[in-house]
Amino acid sequence: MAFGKGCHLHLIDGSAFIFRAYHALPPLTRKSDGLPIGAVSGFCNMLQRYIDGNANGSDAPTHVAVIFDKGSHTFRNDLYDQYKANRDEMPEDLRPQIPLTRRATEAFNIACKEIEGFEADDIMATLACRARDAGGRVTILSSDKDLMQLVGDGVEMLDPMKNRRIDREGVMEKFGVGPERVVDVQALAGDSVDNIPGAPGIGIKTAALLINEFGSLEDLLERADEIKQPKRRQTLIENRAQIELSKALVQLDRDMELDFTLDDLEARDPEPDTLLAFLAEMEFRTLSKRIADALHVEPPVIMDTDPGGTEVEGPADLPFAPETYECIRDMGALQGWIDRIAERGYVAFDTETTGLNEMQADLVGISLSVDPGHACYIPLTHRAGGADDLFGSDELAEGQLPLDDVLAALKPVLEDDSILKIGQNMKYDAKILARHGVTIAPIDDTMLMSYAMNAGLHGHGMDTLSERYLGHTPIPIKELIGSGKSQVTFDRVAIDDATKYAAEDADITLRLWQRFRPQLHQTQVTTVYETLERPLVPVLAGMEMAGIRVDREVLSRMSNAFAQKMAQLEDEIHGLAGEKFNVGSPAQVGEILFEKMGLEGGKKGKTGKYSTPADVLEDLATEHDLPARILDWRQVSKLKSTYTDALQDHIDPDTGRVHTSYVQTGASTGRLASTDPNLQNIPVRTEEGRRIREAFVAEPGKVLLSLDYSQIELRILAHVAGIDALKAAFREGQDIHAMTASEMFDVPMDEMTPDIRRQAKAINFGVIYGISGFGLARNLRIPRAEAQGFIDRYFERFPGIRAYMDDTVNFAKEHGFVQTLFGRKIHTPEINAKGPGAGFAKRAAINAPIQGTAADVIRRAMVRMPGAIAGLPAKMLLQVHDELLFEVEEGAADKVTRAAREIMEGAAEPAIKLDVPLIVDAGQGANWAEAH
DNA sequence: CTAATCACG
DNA sequence: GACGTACGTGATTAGC
Repeated sequence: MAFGKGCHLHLIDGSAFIFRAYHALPPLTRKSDGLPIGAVSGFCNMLQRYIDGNANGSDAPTHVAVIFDKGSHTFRNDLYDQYKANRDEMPEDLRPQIPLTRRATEAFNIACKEIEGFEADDIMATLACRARDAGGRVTILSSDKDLMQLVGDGVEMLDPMKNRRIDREGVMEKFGVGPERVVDVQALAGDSVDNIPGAPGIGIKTAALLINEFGSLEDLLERADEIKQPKRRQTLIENRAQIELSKALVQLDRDMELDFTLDDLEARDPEPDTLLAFLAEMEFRTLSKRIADALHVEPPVIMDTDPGGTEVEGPADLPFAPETYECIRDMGALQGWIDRIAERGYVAFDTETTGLNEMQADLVGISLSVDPGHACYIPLTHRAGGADDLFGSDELAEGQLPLDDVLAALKPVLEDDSILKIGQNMKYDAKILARHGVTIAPIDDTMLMSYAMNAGLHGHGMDTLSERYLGHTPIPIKELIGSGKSQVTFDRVAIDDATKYAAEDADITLRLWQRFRPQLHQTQVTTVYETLERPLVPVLAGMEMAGIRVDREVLSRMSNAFAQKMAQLEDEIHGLAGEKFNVGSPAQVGEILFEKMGLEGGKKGKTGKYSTPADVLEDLATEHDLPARILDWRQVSKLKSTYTDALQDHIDPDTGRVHTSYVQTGASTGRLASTDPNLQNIPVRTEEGRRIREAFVAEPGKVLLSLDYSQIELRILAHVAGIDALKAAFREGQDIHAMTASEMFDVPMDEMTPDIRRQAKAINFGVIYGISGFGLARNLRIPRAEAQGFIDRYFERFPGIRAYMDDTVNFAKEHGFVQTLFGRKIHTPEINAKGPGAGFAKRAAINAPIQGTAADVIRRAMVRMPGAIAGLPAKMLLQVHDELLFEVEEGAADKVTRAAREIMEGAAEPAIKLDVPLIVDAGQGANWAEAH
């Protein structure tokens, strides 16, 4: 039937349906594989309800279409780059459901239309106008006010949720003008949701008033000088361009070119087979049954499969059979694997190398797996002569494919956007491959999946995961390369043995991935994994490969000076003690101090030895010289051995720089850990120690740039605990410790003394750590009762803090974990234990959301940073929990500071809008001491 | 291999 | 009422 008089077109706003469905339902997943499916389920239910309610009624439509947005960039973005710029990113678990909603629409046999680069609103506008011109009626199923400009002359809107019709009167009620003037009002009022600027200070009410007075926006702008109110007049004159731009943005395109006609949208009944097959595929049991009943057919049988579970027989329970792993020795076999990988779209991948230092280690072989129990190893640079061969040989072993040929063949796979590369600790493999010119992407990482789901419960190394989740102990690497002095590198391992070991790793990784993938959704950490873990891998790899330049001469000079000073102190100490002993032995120091000299305060540890930590020695140092000298010696010794000596050994001979490794899964709270060397604990608190930072230098012509969050944890505490006084202080840029002191001790701000402030500062930090009277007393060296008094007063003054602590501990007791603002879970398995462990767990539970949220914030900044500084001559080098260090060409330092600061200060958004500002302090200089 | 100590946030 | 406590890390050394 050709569309014309008497016809009735229904236009369904598909995107609105999807978002309603998504937000209305809990995050359901498909049971068989964990695919997120909640929005699709809700969408189908809404379509079904629509059909039940409308399609067969007395006012049934003759034509129906569901219209979707397509592409994120439309002509409106060309007009205005900030259009919809403040929209949250699409939730990660919604993204894969979008194509499924198209398929759902088609399964219901309803026309499904979208046009690249256009919003659904424009398509609906064009269709509505054409239908009206053809003499038909139109109902738009949406509550979007942007569509209200289309109402009138046979076009109505219907809010499908409230089942409320919106006609001319409805539009008048909402906008104060008729549909034909809606865009004029919108242009003036603007729209924060779509980021339409409009005229500042003018809302819908005022806009309608003005339009009604002047007749149209054009007349209003033309005769703006006639507006009586001076402020309003000025606003309209000054913002004319912006208002005109706004109108262009809200005006829907009613005359789009379409590749279909109204006639193509004729209403059709669903094909039962097609529809039920789709519903069965989605595993919608209830909906399948309801629709099957309505269509008077048998509901489909939906298998109750659960391959991720342990009870069900499935791939995960296949035995491991190392002898069946394939060793790839010719290009034909390799091509067979590549074909299978391309067909599947994913592959578990692992590299074997000659060492743990990715900057130095050489690639020895590669293993792959696409099916559980089935894996291969591609030996590349194994040496002739086995591990037992004392002489070894630098000759390559026979029967290996040339490294370059294999990499050339695998490079397209490893860089293919549509092939997922799955690894365990992929940062390592990514760095090895980067040295061969391969940028591996996209990736999944079983180590990070485990971390996102189970931080705080157990480690995330392959051996732990395999034993825990696959019930299988992998072949220990020691069986191949030995340990200690007789350890050899992997290229000395016989290829047959290497195949069993290496291919097993790929097999295990694939099995872990198959198990973890659905669990990620089930445990609701998909967003954490997708936004805070996975995208950080290439960022950290880049920082580690960049390294930081360290001046060996500076360190060497300091080492010599320290050695002299240590010898001098040692003489003094031995003289004071009256005998020679090892100053570096706490046990011997304890003997001398507490037995020979008979000093008070000697406490023995669980090994029966005296303990001589710095705070005990500090107390003794007020009375005696010996403990004071021992403290001096310890400080110098620490600086020398850990820093000026050890750091020199970490300077890479090829780059002249120090390349740390970040452990992404090291800290349960979400913080990073830095190893080999640890560059997150370079001294700064003492003048002497801080000089070590002078050895961390920029290349000639460049500067080091340090940006650090100011008081980020206290700010987060103020936000999560909802402490208005703290929030206000941060908003006003006050000295937070002084403010706390003023509140607690009733001291006016202008009479604040450094000592009172110091005590308040200790309390503020104590709060973050899960304060106790004992701990505060020890820290401030005051009687315990007095410390407890401080804490009582603090809680009295800020009752929200105690409530936060109680709530957090109760949450942990109930759920076994706590969460950061961004959804990271930190498990607290000891929280319900009794005994001293409970106290630890309790304080850890209080601290974890605060420390963890701060960690999430800087992670978000780091993930966005490469994009923000792209094109600038700058590199991000280091992260020290609340600080990022960059190396920048001198002339660009200020520009990079601005760009990086903007990213860091806005890092919580759009996911979280904090009630307090995040403030970033910046510094620059030729070395780290100057920059910090 | 573990405990003690101390560097950082 | 007593107990034992600040939160999160990594590197080095001594001493078994």
